[in-house]
Amino acid sequence: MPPRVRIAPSPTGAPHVGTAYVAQFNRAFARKHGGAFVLRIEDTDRTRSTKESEEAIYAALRWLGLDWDEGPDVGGPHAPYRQSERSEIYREHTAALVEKGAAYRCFCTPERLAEVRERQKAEKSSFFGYDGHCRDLDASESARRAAAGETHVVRLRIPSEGATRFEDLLRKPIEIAHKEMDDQVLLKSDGFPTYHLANVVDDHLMGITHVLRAEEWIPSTPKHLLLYRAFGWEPPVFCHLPLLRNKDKSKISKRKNPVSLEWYRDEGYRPEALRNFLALMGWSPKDETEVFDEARFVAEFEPEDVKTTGPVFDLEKLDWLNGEYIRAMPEDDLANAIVAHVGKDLDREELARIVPLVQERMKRFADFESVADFFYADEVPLAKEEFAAAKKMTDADRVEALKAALALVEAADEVGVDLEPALKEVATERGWKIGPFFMCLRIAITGKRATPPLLESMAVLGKDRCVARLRRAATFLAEE
RNA sequence: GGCCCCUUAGUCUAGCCUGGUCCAGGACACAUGGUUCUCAGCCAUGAAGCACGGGUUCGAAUCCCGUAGGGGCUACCA
Repeated sequence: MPPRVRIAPSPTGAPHVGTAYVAQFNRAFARKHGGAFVLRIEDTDRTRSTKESEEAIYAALRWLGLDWDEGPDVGGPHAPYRQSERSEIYREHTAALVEKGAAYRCFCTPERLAEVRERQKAEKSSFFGYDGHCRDLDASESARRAAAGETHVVRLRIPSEGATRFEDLLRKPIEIAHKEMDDQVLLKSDGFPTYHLANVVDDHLMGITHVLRAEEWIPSTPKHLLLYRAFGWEPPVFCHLPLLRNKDKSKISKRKNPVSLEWYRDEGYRPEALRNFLALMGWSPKDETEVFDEARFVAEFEPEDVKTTGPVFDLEKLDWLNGEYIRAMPEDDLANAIVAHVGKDLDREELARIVPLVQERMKRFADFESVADFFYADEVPLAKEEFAAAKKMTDADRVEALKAALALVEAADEVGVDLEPALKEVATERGWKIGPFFMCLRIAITGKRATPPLLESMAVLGKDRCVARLRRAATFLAEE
């Protein structure tokens, strides 16, 4: 039977890198085995869920290339895939549980719950959680109060004795004693289900065979198992993936890391690079290749090969990987990507000449701005201190150097690498080192010390702009 | 506090299941050198690790126990 897997993001904020991380593993597993990858929107938190966030999740995952086979926007045999549209299903299932006695109504007020929590804290109790106040309410009285419209939630009745044990694809069997669990709320007072209920009901109804989700869910998995049992359903296989971490090893968060997929898109990361990087978090191909494509990932990935240690999200390595991908791009593709990133149309002919000069100098598309800015500037910023980088030359030398170069450029039909021998000759004649001499010109032409090769850059700029910049710099340096 | 998960260099990892071929391999970052008009790229070289303590064994990164450290959960959030 081909596997059916899913991701179940909550539309409560910017599309999260952790969602993409888990999505990619799920999707690869489904693709490899000819199964289905389902996207389900868990919008049962009515106060935090937004339509915008939901749309942003679709857009971000599609940008990354993580498309799904079934979902709210594409439909599928188990629609609807948006939990807010499945309320009736959850209500019916909850009623069945109450009927069986596996769940019960709880009429406790939020205030009472808060008090209980306070008391447990004050008593330094080893148990924190619901105290079971409504657990043994008479069934007919419970039904009467509910019928009278009294506000209540429905809680799962956890057995008081014993423990629930489960197998995780990646770990030794995990067992949690029932006395450590409290009676989890299944249906909130607003009639919407909690994650636990909706998740179990939907996974079952949607035929999910394998649950690959983040390890933060381990502690509540026994509750989910108890639910499967109460319904009389066969539970799926569980595989708890490691949590992405900040540098300090805490769970990845937006305070300590860029976490929104939109940031990565806007910064100019290639989707392939980000996915490659994410795949490397906890997993690696057998031969330890670092750079690989989706086909290879899908062909080799098995969930049981994922490492359980939470990997620290290292932007520096992502930058390196993205640079690798950028360098591997055909120049036309890179030009298109740059135009898309800049958001306005650039002179294509000129851009085609700039691309080879900047390609190996960019780690993100956003770098284009800082690497290629001088090609687009009307005037380049000049500062006396910058010219100090033309070492072992006096200001008078520098002015002279600029003038000499100016004369050569003016005399030439075209500026470009052809000028190199003549320029070197000038430098040698005057007793200037080649390095400092070129540095002096570089700063005049680009305003910076670190740039693409000078003569190639000048060729792109053309004679007129080079003349203007050299002349301006000479004047600038000459005046005190 | 309680419960649960995790532990190979600064970071990502291979090796661990089936102990010896590992005086632990690869990658990022870092350092040095080379190429060179700067930067980048590329090439070469280098520094850096099996958390700790016991045990089992002829032999342990690999098996067992303990300790320490980190993390997660502990909501009518997911």
